[in-house]
Amino acid sequence: MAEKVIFHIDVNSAYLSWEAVYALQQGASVDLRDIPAVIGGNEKKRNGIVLAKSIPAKKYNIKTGETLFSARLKCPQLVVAPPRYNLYMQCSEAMGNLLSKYSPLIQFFSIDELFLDYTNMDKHFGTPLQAAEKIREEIKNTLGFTVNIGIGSNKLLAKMASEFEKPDKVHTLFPEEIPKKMWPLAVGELFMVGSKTAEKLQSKNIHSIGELAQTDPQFLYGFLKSHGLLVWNYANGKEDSPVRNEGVLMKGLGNSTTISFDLLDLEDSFKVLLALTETVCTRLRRSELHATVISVSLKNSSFVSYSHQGTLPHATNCTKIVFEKAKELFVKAWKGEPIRHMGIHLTKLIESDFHQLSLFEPDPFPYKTLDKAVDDIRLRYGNTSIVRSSFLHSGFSPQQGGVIREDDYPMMSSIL
DNA sequence: TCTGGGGTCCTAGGACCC
DNA sequence: TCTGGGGTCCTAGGACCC
Repeated sequence: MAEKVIFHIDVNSAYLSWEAVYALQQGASVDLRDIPAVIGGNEKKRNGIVLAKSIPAKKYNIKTGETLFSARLKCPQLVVAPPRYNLYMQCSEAMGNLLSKYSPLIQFFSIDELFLDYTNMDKHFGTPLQAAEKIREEIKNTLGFTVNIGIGSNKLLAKMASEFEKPDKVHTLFPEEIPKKMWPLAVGELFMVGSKTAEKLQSKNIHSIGELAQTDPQFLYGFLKSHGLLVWNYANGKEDSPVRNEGVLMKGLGNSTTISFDLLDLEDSFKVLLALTETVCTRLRRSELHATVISVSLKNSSFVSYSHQGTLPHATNCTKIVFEKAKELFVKAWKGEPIRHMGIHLTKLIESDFHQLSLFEPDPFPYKTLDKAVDDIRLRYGNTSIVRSSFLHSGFSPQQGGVIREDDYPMMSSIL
């Protein structure tokens, strides 16, 4: 069997680039990519963090994930723009559309990253390197943002290659190039080696990806279990999952939020819990799924997290049923201490078609009709058009977590 | 570093069954 | 009541990714 050729395409500073392109199209005079700028949450709120940064911002040692407060200390003239997820989804989709003519096999890995299978496509667009250069240029010229493209014989090598020098670059990482291009890198640079694993490896005197590759996998298994075998395979460039363009079935979904002040009592906690339940159940219904397991997670003011989960007798997507269970779980989990962060997650999902009504359960039909009516009204008139009365004058948002519905952003009209 | 929000997968321990 | 072993499911927590 011929060797596969996989591309990994990664948008450079995605949110910031997309924001910059949109601003320029709207007549802005400065390009956010040319000045110290970041995309981040609300700077006034305690939970605002840096989601994306420009290269000039990087020169001030500003890091993704740090607080806006701390970023501002490093660079007082920093420009902070709020995120606009709808815009980013449109940009991502435009890129997917452009790429679909290069290969029928495309798999989104996140909003700003995707894999493309270029195996046996040489006769259409040239060698892999030629095709990648062509794609890089076309995205830049028609969509206005730059990408890095990594080329390899599997998804892992392609992904590692796209991380090399940035921005606006094409790199290869074929098996014969591994010792020279990948092995000298610090072990923490390897995909799936995060801070905890890197720390454990370093404590065993394994510092580079090459050293990891040369280590006895059984030794790794001893202290990292199956994850040790995974990263050993990756360090040796071994990975063989296919590029799949069919969406995999969702395993679970959840919403969580950091509250701008600590929750102290049951009444306020239940309001936030209800708001999160509304959001997550709306998403569940939109996906035409039912959930069996509900999990409520809490984080106290010392950043200690804990959770409780429970199983429903029957899968549901009904806000009221989920909320009743969530309240029960919250009461079980809560240690009576101030709460900074709350989340609700739904798992063990089944498709709505398989849902069976039980003769012995309360008829969910009235709730179903109510949920559907509320969904429809909110879809048509906006999220705030219909609100539970307990939220009126409460100081709490009736929906929490998730992406707030926004207007469409008219841009790149020739593509969209 | 006063530390978001969306996911996936794995593991350990306990319950429960044969 | 104590002993054993294997299998599965559930739960809580932790690691990783973007």
